[in-house]
Amino acid sequence: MIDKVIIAEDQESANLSVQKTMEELRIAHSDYVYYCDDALNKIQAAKLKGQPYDLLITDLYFEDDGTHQAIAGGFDLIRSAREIQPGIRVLVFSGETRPATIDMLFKNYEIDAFVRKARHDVKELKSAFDALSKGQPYYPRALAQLVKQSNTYEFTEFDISIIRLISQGYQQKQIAEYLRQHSIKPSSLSTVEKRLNQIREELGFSKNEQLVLFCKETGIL
Amino acid sequence: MIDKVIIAEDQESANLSVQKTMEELRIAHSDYVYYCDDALNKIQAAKLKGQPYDLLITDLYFEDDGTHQAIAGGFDLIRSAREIQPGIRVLVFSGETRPATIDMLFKNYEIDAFVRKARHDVKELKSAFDALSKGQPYYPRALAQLVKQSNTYEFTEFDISIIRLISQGYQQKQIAEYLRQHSIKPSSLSTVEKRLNQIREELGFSKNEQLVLFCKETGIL
DNA sequence: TAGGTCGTTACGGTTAGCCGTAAGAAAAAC
DNA sequence: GTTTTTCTTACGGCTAACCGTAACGACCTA
Repeated sequence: MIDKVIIAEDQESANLSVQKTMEELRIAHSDYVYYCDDALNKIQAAKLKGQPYDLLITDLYFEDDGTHQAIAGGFDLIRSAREIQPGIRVLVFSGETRPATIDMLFKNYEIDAFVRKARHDVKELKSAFDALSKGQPYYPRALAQLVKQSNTYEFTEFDISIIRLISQGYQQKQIAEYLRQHSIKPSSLSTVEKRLNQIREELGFSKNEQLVLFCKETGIL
Repeated sequence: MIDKVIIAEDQESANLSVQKTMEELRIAHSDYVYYCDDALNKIQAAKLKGQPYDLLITDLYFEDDGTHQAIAGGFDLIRSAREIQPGIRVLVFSGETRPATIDMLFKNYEIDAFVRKARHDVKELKSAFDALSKGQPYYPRALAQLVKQSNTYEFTEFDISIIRLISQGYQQKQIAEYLRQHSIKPSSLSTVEKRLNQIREELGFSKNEQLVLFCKETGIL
């Protein structure tokens, strides 16, 4: 079912472990690369040759080592790969823990499987592979719980803008002005105040410092 | 020189890669465990048998999977291992990027080598191993630069207490009271205000929100 | 068109935070 | 022991932030 795989992972040790796992799973053909650009090129070439990959296994975050890359990270890679070959299945293998991000990968990037780099990740890789072979998606064990735990409040783009500006040292008066200059719809000081008040209350916080920390921890910032 | 090694790493894929690397380096005897407690027990037992380990390779952060552990993370493990066997050499293998933390490992925990889980980590493991075999420490390539970049301000325990309380939603008046109740030496509102002012100025910040974010990013919080 | 709702804005009172100054206490120097 | 320095604290003016209220406008409905 799945017998041609490409692995994009910059971390040498992780890359080797995935390779080894593929061997153990007796995958006929697996390629491994350390840069997103290389991955995309191989996907492109394989498709043209009429021997496309069945599965892309990729990390999310790639380190910039100076060599210029058109595609910076896993997110872009998934998008670009699907543009070339819409049917390719995608397994994300990453240390990402934030439920919001993982959830987003399934919803917005329509990935087929997610395996976290954690205690039993090799076993999970195999389980995920089995599921994919049967045409099923593979969700991380604890995702359902995690989403419940965190997703207390849905941030809008507007909310995030305000919080980002605050975390950059803007005072609320300046934020209002900023919004006005960038012609973002509600832009009064009063609105900014109210919005922050509402968000804080929603999350049970009393100060903006808590809010900023929360946003950092959940990956919103 | 080094022919008995113990590896403590909870992430299965990373553990396997280190194992494989040890094989390639032709280490006579290497053990690998997934929990800190197991590592410490083995170190203890090996010492009693008169066949102590030469090197401990450990991660920093271990995931809590429910099974109760006396030793939670790599930091404690290093401390405890050195109590049992002061001469044991320590190589930390972790994804940690914050220079302050890495620096601290060498200074306060007196580790002998640090290898970051990153692009060429396997090659780096081998280099580190060579260095250790010759009795030399192994510093990550870019540490010197990184320390310069970040270490703009030295936080005291007192500073961190204040910032932590702020990030938990305390207001400055309440922080003064908290300090008084815990009989921490300077405890007036005025001192809290001044300290924060000083820290902000030192780092070029205008608001506490920036400060909280900065502390989170650099690992102080 | 009139009436209603909802979102946005303006204003004002209260509180918390910011910042300078000066008095007081503790530690260090002489 | 006294002086000097440093640290801590107290006070007050000022600004920003907080929060309630009410007015205004847009949009939908009847």
